[in-house]
Amino acid sequence: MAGIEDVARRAGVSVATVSRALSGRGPVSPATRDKVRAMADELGYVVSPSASGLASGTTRTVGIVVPFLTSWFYTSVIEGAQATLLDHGYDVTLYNLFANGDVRGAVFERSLRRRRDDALIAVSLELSEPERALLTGTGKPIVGVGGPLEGVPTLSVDDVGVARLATEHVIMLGHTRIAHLGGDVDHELDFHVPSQRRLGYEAALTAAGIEVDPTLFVVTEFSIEGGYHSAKQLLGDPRRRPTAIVAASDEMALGAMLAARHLGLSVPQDISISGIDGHELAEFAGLTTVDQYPARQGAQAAELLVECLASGLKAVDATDRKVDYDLVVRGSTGPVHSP
Amino acid sequence: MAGIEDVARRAGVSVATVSRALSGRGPVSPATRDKVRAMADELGYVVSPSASGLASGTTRTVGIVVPFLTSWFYTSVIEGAQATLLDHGYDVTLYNLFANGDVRGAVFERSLRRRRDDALIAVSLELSEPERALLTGTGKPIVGVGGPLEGVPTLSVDDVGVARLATEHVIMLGHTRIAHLGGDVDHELDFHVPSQRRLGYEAALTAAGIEVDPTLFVVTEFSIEGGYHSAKQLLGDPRRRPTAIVAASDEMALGAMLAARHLGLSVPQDISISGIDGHELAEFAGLTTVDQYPARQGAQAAELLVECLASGLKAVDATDRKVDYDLVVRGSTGPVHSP
DNA sequence: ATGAAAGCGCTAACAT
DNA sequence: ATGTTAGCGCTTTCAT
Repeated sequence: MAGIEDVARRAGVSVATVSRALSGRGPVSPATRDKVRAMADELGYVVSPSASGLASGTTRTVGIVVPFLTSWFYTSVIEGAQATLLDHGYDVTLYNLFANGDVRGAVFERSLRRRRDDALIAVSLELSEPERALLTGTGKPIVGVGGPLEGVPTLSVDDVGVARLATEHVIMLGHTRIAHLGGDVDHELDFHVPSQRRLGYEAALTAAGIEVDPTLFVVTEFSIEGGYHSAKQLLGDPRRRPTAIVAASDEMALGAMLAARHLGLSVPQDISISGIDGHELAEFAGLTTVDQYPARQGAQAAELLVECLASGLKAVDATDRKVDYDLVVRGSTGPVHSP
Repeated sequence: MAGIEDVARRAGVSVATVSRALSGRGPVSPATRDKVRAMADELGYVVSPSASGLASGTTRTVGIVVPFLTSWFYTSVIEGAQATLLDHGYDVTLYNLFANGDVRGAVFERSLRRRRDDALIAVSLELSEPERALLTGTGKPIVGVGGPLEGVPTLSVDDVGVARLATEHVIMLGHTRIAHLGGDVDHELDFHVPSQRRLGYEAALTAAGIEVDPTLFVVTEFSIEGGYHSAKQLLGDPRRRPTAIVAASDEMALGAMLAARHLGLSVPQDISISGIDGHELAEFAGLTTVDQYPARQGAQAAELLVECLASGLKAVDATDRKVDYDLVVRGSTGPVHSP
């Protein structure tokens, strides 16, 4: 392995100059910079991340913490963040909490404590106080994505507004028996998202003068299976049957669409269904949804951190930034009492 | 930030002893080890990864390279690998090639060249010769998952056998008009997997004395949408219509099931459909599949590397190891000419 | 613009 | 079992 001294010798300059030439920090004449680069390439020299990190105190690495990986939202956020970070020369360390198992403690106490990274992106995490202290106490910048985090700058969608928009859309179509599939409030991973979305749903109903019927709200797991099972109960029961379902996520909505078809119901003739997220399958399935652009959220979080690191600031302003969302109307919703 | 010297002073020992006590390498009396640990905890001391890495030449980090993230197979492999790595105290650096875009070059030339990691797991990669040289030329262990890689130790499923098994299953059920949805051989990401699976499909037919009908093979994208579109063409054409479809992946098979339903066909009465992978939705959808346990493959790859690193070997034996697979029969396949 | 040299915070010989 | 010390390979003042 060629070291910086080899490059210096071959280029006929000092190691300091090589360091400056290669990192771009500090003044170097164009001529020597080119020569140094050429020699480095020739020798196949690459700076040692450990040595560089030790000397400079920066690792050019950003950590991304997720509750688990097998969910479209998380992987989209990661992809968005990573693309931006790569552009700026940062590598990504992935911390997976594996859905709150006993692994979670290990990740915080062992991995995250080491502070291998210059900054952190925490996706959809509900942190305990010691966990929060651990992450923020290091003095390194951190940004949360997917929900406000106490004391941490975050990027999040207006969950009330999103659900309200989806609900108002079906109200506009003439629906009044509108069901809502939402998350269990006690579910640790999804913190306040479910309850916020439920509030948005109820707000839309109330504003339209429609009474909130508790039998039309079903606690549902945030997955295709979850949506399927809840919708099947809801749609299979003649006494409860709604004309529209506003699901708190696209995965739930996709499951609900399946359930409707299995019951012989046509979408949207017999039942209108809408989701929230902007899932990659929504277009294929013809699902009306409120897109919250998760990849873009990841990219924004990364940009915030990169700017922060570039400017030498120790932390991003700890406020919650609301991100864009748009209603995308497709074939799964239609007027009530269609032909 | 407390350093190792602070701990040493507080514990009344030398820095070397602290290092030994905390890392577990080298002899330390139980008493002093406990005291050192207590002092370290008290001071909130954590070793600096950079310093430790520079001094020891090891980073306790393993890199995982994937073509992209938004696919169930890749995230499953990552989760499996990461769980095992975490157990052994390794963090994970994630390298995403973003499906062969121009980003790919940047990842190889910039990120991977730095060799931040002690070892590498390459998932489903078709490497160019310079890329392979880059990865293997560092003298650090590497393992491929999801397909044999020239000159690299790999873990892969017997793609011929897997497809053959799925095909034999429907042959056993009496089918003879059996279609195959497979990948485009020219598709860069999926290297030989599609062609191998096609070979397995054809081998099963031939062995059973069934003629291979080229109109029953459809080049299909490895996704739900892909399977949906191909199946719709296949099933909608009365001249071509098969009684069974063997898809090269579960995602394709799920799409095919949807297409069948949209055409008013019952599964498996009118059409039997099987997949390959063991996708999380297969059980929910009642899809017959050949499970190849991707998470377990990731875990095995991680174990191989951890052992290799622990034993001080520089590389894992460069052979291809075949992993387990099992036929999982569900409701999507049934006898031909059912009631 | 360039060079000399002092660390960065550890680990691993080696010595005791 | 523990201490001493020489690096690990860079970055970054501080001179020049």
